[in-house]
Amino acid sequence: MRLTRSLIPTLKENPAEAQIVSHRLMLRAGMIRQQSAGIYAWLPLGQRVLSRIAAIVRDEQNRAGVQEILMPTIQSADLWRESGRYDAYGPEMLRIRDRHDREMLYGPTNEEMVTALMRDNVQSYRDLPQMLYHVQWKFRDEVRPRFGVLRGREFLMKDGYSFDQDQAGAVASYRRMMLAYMRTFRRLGVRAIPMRADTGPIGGDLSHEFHILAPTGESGVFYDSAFEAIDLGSDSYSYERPEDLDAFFAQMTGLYAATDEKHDPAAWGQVAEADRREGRGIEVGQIFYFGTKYSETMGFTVVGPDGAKIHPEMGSYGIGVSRLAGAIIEASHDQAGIIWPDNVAPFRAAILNLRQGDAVTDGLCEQIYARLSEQDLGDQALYDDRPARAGEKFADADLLGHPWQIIVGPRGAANNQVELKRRETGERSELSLEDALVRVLS
RNA sequence: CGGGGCGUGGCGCAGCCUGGUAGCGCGCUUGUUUUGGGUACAAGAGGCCCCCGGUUCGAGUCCGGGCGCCCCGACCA
Repeated sequence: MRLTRSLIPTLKENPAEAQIVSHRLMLRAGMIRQQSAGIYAWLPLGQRVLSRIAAIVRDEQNRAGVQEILMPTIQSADLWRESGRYDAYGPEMLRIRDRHDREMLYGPTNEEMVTALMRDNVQSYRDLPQMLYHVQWKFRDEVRPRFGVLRGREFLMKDGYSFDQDQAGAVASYRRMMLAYMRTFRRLGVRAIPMRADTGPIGGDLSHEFHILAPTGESGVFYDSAFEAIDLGSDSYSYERPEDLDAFFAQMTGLYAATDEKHDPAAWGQVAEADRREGRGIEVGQIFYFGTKYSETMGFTVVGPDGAKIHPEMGSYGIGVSRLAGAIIEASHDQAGIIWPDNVAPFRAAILNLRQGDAVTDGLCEQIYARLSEQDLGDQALYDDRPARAGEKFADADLLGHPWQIIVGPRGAANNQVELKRRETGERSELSLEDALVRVLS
């Protein structure tokens, strides 16, 4: 993409309403614009990040054998009356009426709908287990939205649901999802730690929250420093071997990790003092096992092996996709701006033409841009072709946080040399065009 | 939902107390200049001063009522 053809409205100054760093940077980098309290439009840069996060989430769900579907945002109140949650949910639920005065709602989650789908289409234990997910916008009418996309009212979420014929199967599904989650967060370039959690309004008795460590996190967290050393979501585990899932689960839950709500001072005391870590975390995912809560209230049964009807055991699994965009920035930024992990960066590299209009730098930049955009990377390079000063281009590139900056100035360009800067480390090196491309593409 | 604050060009703000032609910085446009970390100079464009009503010869400013947004707390993926 050429910057002169892009809607990337960067801001030099901090908007007054943004208090925390991810909110400020998302506004300044032109990723989002607020439309109402807690409701945001995603501009091209933000949308790219959202897409890249969602793509990784989808890929890991698919790898884990979860099937993607797409359920609507608008749901019928009657569906929620079946589970009893229409009255239980409270003012967080956005309730609306259609032209026939039918009661509808903008879904805050989809347990009821997915249970109804299964109920209407699955009759036998032979059809289980099943795991389904979708990536869809949700709405929760928070009393006080804040922190930009970290605490919005409208948010993009991956929510998944598992259906098993017995509890052992449900626990296996739960462990499978825990592995999928750890792999997902690892690929997103963040370190998330699974913490024992309260089950909240969804109910049940087995639940973990996944927290990214960041000083601005909403919860206090306590964890064993061993989490910092192990390979979270290691590829050595296989979904195909139940013993692997058990071993993985044992590794994740064998170490102490809890949010302040679930903190257990006695157990904490068992952790060696040198290994105790306290900090703050941003919740980016949560997994629940909740048994037959919905299959019972909503009358979902299948015929079991002995001919008797059984209520499937269920679990649900969420990842906050839009929240992750903010959370990753909270965990990865510096004074100058965002530092995108390679896998979620909206553009892999920026090409900075320090003297737009100069035949030599223009030519070299076009050559690099053609290579990166048309051949090797697809649309993954942002060419700063504005007739602007060098300082402005440097500042914007740092703000937007591209992993690589390919800096083309008149000095080096004459010798086919460019400067390659790694955003994360600030490391710069003078290289030939070909060597620079090799490093960006590696 | 309790407490506090703010709505004035795209962004950040002053002006309001004490009513009298709407200002500053950044950004934007044009020209010159500069040319490796937001250059300098000059000339411009751009504002229903959140909305409605009232007071007044006259309201951004005073009064009443709405609406929106932010912050602290409680709450929350």
